[in-house]
Amino acid sequence: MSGLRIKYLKPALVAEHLARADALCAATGARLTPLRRRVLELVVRSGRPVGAYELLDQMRACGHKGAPPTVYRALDFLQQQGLVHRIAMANAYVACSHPGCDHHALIFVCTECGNALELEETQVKASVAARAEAVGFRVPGQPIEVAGTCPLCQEGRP
Amino acid sequence: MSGLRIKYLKPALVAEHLARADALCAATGARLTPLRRRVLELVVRSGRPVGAYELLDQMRACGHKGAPPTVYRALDFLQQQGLVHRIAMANAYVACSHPGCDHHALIFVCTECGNALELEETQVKASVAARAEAVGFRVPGQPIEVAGTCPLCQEGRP
DNA sequence: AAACGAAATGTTATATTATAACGTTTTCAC
DNA sequence: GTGAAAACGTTATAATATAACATTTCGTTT
Ligand SMILES: [Zn+2]
Ligand SMILES: [Zn+2]
Ligand SMILES: [Zn+2]
Ligand SMILES: [Zn+2]
Repeated sequence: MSGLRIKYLKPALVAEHLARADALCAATGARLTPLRRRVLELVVRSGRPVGAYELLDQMRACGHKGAPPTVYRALDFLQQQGLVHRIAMANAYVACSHPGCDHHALIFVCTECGNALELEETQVKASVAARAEAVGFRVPGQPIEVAGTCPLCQEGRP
Repeated sequence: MSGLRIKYLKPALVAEHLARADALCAATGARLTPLRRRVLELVVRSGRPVGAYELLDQMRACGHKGAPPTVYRALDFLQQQGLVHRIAMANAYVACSHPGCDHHALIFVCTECGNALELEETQVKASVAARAEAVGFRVPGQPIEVAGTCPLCQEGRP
């Protein structure tokens, strides 16, 4: 993760994402409180996997007096609602690219720049499920992370 | 990872694993020093993913005066040689089940007991590779981790 | 053998990520 | 309104990992 390209989502897309989150939580009765919504907004806006302390810093920069548990609790909630995924290999959190869909996600994570690409996937999940059944493992629908190099980083990062 | 079942590999299997590591490193010219070999032995013996500090404690219990870098450096080396895999989702390290083979591994990790099962896989890797190519990602042959529940933990862990 | 440079290890300190524990406030059903 | 549950604030600490630099070991060259 050397040359981390800064990339922000367009405001319109952020608003759309948040509106969908509002609708989803309203439908399920989950409470997307202002605090949680603020954290989600920060995750969505960054448009890439972000660390918890990075989010915490942004919260503080906006005048919020918070401690780590604040952010981690919000992230836990957002993960439960399927609005955010944790990328274990990067210790980072990324907004789900298609929340609400009971999806089987495949997430490519670029080890150069830290960006991630989430795909709706059936083929990979099917082959994993088949292999899992063969050895008796039960696998829920959590996203599968795959490390790699993104197209931009394959060229000399322009 | 509540009821972590303790499980040790049989001494004969450990010796076999170490012998293979010796042969592999001899062939490539990599220096499997006593320290590195000792760390590998501890990883192999435990027969499941183990944390770096867990290994450090075991080193110390055997009279070795070491600090975290000691273990982390050895683990780095062992990973480079393909003798050990890091399980990102568990912050743990596990001995490769078939070192030397240029394998495409799929690792099922039980979130209940922490055990892991490494499989030689072609179907899953093939579908991942196809998907990666479609979006321009380049994916090296690192193991893919899949969270799940192992057969033993599905029953009431006997 | 002596000298040299590179690799490995020792050592200390610190960075990074995440959670425990407990008190206070807010929310919601009754 | 009242009580219970959920959410949030706050402090401290756990767990994981690395930076930085000194020392030792090792293989090679002279
Ligand atoms: Zn998703
Ligand atoms: Zn990239
Ligand atoms: Zn392996
Ligand atoms: Zn299990």
